[in-house]
Amino acid sequence: MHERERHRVILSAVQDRPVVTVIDMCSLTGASEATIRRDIATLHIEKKLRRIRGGAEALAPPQSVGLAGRPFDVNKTFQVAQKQAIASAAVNLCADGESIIINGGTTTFQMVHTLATRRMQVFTNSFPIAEHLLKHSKNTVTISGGTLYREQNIVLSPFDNDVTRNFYAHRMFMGAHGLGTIGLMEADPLLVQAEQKLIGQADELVVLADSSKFAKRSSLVLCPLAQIHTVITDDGIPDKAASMLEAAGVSLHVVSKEAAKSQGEAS
Amino acid sequence: MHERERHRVILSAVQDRPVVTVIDMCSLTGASEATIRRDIATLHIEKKLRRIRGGAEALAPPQSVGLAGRPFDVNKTFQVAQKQAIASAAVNLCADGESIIINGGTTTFQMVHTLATRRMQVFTNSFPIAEHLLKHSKNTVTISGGTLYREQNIVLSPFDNDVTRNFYAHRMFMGAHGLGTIGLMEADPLLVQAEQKLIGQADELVVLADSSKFAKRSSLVLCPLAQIHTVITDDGIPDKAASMLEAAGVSLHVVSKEAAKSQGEAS
DNA sequence: GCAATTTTTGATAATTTATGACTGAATATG
DNA sequence: CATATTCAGTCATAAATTATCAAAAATTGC
Repeated sequence: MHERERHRVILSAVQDRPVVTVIDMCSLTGASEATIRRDIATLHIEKKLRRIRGGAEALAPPQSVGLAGRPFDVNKTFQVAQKQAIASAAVNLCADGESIIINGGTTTFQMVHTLATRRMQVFTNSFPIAEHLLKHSKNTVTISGGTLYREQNIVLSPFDNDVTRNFYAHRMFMGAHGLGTIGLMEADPLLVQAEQKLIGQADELVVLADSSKFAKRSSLVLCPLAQIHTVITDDGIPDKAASMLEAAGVSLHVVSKEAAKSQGEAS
Repeated sequence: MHERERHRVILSAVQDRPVVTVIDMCSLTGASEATIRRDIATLHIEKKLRRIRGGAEALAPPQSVGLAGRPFDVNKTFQVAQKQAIASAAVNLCADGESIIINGGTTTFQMVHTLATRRMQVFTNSFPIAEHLLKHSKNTVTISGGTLYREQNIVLSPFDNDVTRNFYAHRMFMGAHGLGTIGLMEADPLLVQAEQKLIGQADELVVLADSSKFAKRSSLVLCPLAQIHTVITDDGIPDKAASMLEAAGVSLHVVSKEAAKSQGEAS
């Protein structure tokens, strides 16, 4: 077996399980211990894995103990102020007792803070949102069934889900990767799948999009503007984006940090 | 068991409850006290946990802020040693890559620690189990859809759930409130509902029941003994209970703390 | 095509490291 | 104050790693 082949086998084994011993890799590749050690040393220098006594382990997972997925977290710290203001405004559209659907995402996650003092019926496909509301609020929380995707932090099932089908809400809230004349755009195919299962289960579709989203494009179009009832954004929205939305019959809410604050107090 | 594996198990156990004793971790990992102490010292320096006399505790204990179900927590500290030994034995029935169903409960929850170093397909209706496995393991986690019940800490839906229907596993693990000649008994109607949705979705039904369960009765009978493939219990099981199970054709696994230790080594 | 050279590989011995048992000291518990 | 845990150190053993060298394979120059 050639060096590259071994490296591929080793990396795949490391991704596949918490720790892989040198002996494991020997029987896996048929090479001697010395060779495997040299391979591990090389791959360690190339930052493809971490060399540990007895074998090797994958690079990322053992970090972030107690935290939700990393890609989620790095995004969480980006433009938090706007996102919180927008999320607060979104929650303030609702009254206690109403039922809502919250699609997973970094912007919609910010809604949990304002929701903490509410008593609503919340349906979500986001594990972190469900977790937070369960622990820090008295809302009724319903989660969709399926497999938990660590990176996207959502629950997704290849099968039809009667829990989802039978939950009908006043409003559905979702974020977006981009928002343009074509409609609502998403970057991750997995998120598209998750969102399409939920759209249509609510009277109103409310999109939470900070102003940077109007500059972004992506290849996956989720739905046309006509299907959107309300867009909540911050005061950085370009004029032409605003007129585009109004032309499409979308109700536009613009929040500044001050506006968000007063709305929060009003609740 | 390798150092990193132990560390994973230890961290997983520490996240689970406020304090974990050295002895607990010994039986969980199969390592000696000296080794566990060294591990704790290492993890303490790495700021992964706090070293305390008798064991270790989590670093930033988000102590029951809004608490994820009080009855669950108080029960969690009751007879932990037996439950852990039983849960460990349960996980050791399985091999990596297999798919299993774990019904929510305090005994089955203990399986998460041994599962920390595994890579399996896990389906559960328990939010805490899903949460723990998602954060502290590389297992594929699938959760059933529905409303989250704070007291029982399970997910339950009044509707049929195709995610559940389409998940078929090698084994299903569940706890019990009581175990008698009539069969498997449960105290909470909600749990009965949850369990009945899962039974029949696996080749083998494995019941985890510490020996105190043989003395308990309750009004709700979940299934007859004949449906049970295996019972795992501790060495406090009365002789007549053992013969009752054998007469019903149930495979009986009895674990003592020492047995649990050797099983930990075997993995 | 062939020999010289470099690279890779596997085996071995020497070194380092991890582990578990043991002892006495320190600390908690009644 | 007595007793029982728990802890820190020491040591022997087992395991893993490194260093070294020779054989095998690949590469190069002619």
